[in-house]
Amino acid sequence: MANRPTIADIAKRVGVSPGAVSFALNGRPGVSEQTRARILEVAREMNWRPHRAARALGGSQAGAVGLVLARDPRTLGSEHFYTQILYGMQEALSARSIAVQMQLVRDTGAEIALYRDWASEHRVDGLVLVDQQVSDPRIEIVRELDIPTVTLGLPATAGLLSSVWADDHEAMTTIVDYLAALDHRRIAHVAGPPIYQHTARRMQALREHGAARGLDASESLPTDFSDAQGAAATRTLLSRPRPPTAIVYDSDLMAAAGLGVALEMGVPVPRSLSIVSFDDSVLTRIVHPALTCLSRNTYALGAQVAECLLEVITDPSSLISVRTETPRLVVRGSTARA
Amino acid sequence: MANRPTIADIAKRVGVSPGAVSFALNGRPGVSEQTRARILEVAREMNWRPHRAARALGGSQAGAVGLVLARDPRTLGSEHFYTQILYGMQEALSARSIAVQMQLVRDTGAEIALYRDWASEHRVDGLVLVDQQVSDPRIEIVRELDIPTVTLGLPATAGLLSSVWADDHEAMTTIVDYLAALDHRRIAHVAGPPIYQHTARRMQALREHGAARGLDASESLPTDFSDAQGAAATRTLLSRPRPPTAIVYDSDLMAAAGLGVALEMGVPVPRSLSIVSFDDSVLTRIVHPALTCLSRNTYALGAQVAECLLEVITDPSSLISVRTETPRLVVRGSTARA
DNA sequence: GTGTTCAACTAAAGCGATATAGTCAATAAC
DNA sequence: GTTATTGACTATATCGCTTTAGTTGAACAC
Repeated sequence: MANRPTIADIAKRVGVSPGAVSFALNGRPGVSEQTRARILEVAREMNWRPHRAARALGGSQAGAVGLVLARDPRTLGSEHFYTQILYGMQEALSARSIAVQMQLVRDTGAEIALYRDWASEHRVDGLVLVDQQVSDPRIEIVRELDIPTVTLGLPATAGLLSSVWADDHEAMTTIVDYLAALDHRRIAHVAGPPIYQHTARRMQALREHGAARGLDASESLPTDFSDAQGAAATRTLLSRPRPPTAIVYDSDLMAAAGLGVALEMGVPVPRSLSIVSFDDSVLTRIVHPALTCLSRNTYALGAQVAECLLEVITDPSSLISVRTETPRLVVRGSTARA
Repeated sequence: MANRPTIADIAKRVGVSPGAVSFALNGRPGVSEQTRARILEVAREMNWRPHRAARALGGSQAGAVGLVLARDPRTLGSEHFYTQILYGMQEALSARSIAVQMQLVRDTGAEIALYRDWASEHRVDGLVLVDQQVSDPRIEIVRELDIPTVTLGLPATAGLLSSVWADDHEAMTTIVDYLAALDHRRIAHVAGPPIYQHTARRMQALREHGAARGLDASESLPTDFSDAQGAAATRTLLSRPRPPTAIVYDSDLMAAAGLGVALEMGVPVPRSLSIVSFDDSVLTRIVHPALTCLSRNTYALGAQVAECLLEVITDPSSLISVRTETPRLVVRGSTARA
């Protein structure tokens, strides 16, 4: 690869020591304003950029943060949500020329192994933990590895890790209230795997709030998030003697699959069945009828996570808990009066 | 972050010089087999991992390759294809503990700026160029920056860059032949933006092959790949006095959107209209009817790209051209006799 | 028995930045 | 007028690893 100018080259050209150049470029005292200006000018002229590795070696900042997604390659559906998060993070961090190291792995075991690798290779300055689990082995690991970390999706539990979170409980009650107002008395929930915190919270919210509002039925069926299991769960529900009049899906993919099953079984949507998705994406808009869903600015959420992580990296002792806006309900054609 | 063992620690423990340890760990001559074994053992025992930055600084290998996706954030649809590519690349490269630096940017300008940044920061050892354009400004840039690069999707043009490619021309003729065999005489093509090589080739293939087979009509309508424009193009086509009996879509998202439009307009699929998608994904399977599409092992393709890139990094003077298997046609419910 | 060759190391010089301890002149203080 | 106190620098060590140039002792040749 081509030779790039180094700090030494600039120093030579300006006629000062490399140290002075470093001071000037990093905006710290030790050089006169006049010299600083001259150095900055020459640096720009020579098109200088810091050598990441050199900076990392000296100052111990890798200039990258990590985001790992544990997914069975076959379940790899439309990862719209995390694509948006990633985009938001990258936009927020690229200004500081920090890269986001995103990696897909098979399972949590591989994810943990990767964190260990990254830590010992000093590849990242911080981590974002997503898909929070009820009993999450990763929390202990990142604390052991002593890497600044922010979790996404769950209030800072037990003062362990900083987090950016949304209130899944409130989100579910919003949906239930909306459906109840439409006179739905039998609401079902096609959930994700209950090992995930957000799934667990949604299930709990439905159970509690359903009981509180005196619904006739409010059941959650766990799945693995795949379209196949989403479809199967829907089939199960609609085959019951007293099928639900509304189904809430934990993901857009399962909701779309469920809609297909309903139509196939001759259950008109929204006339006989209302469908609500917990996620928004193109998918909810291209199916017919378009799906009522919870929507939020995922892009902004990614940026928020990035900001939060930066703070934690700057001050690792800090414990931040950012509550994000509760997703708002976007009503489309898939819901109607029971 | 916690203190990790260095080569010097290992050297001290084994009782040799750091240089010897480096030789042993990198499998190069200069140490006896006996000492090598001892060093490797101690290294494993101490759980040593190379410090990426140090290695990059000394040996000038960043241990990462880059993949940039230029997308309007709003057009960010189901990036299933590239998610799979990324997965394949990561699996192939993680064994050599090389990371894939994936980044989403707004447009080609930002993409080029990012390449410049990466080059001057020495962040990546190589690049994968995707979404080849007809007149591609990036090619000149990566050559100027002198970064080992592999392009995906187009035969190594003019001996400039190595590439892994699939034959889009043949893919289109496969589809046309299939549809012609079902007596379709009016085939339309909802294409992507014609600035992309693969779109241009598909359009050309349809035009030429359609003429050769004596079809009554074979037209391509360009779009921006969004579901909205895919839907609009479909509406245009179906509103014509003599609408096509088959539509080929350049993406699964547009195909799904097109299907929705057809059903909405009262055009039964596949009775009055056959639909074929150029991409496969969950999307083609959850809609009803499921879409006939071209399918390929994208995951393996990603691995192939990674292997190819490794070769180019090892020997930058080499010019490789790997032709991948032509996607095969998966027939589902969206196509039938005209 | 002297010289040559080779394997198996060690010593030390980078790589490009950062950070800390000095140096030196100019100014301020008493 | 001598001593502090700055400001503006320079010199140098350092980060962890790679790499090149020695160094040493043993094997071998003649």
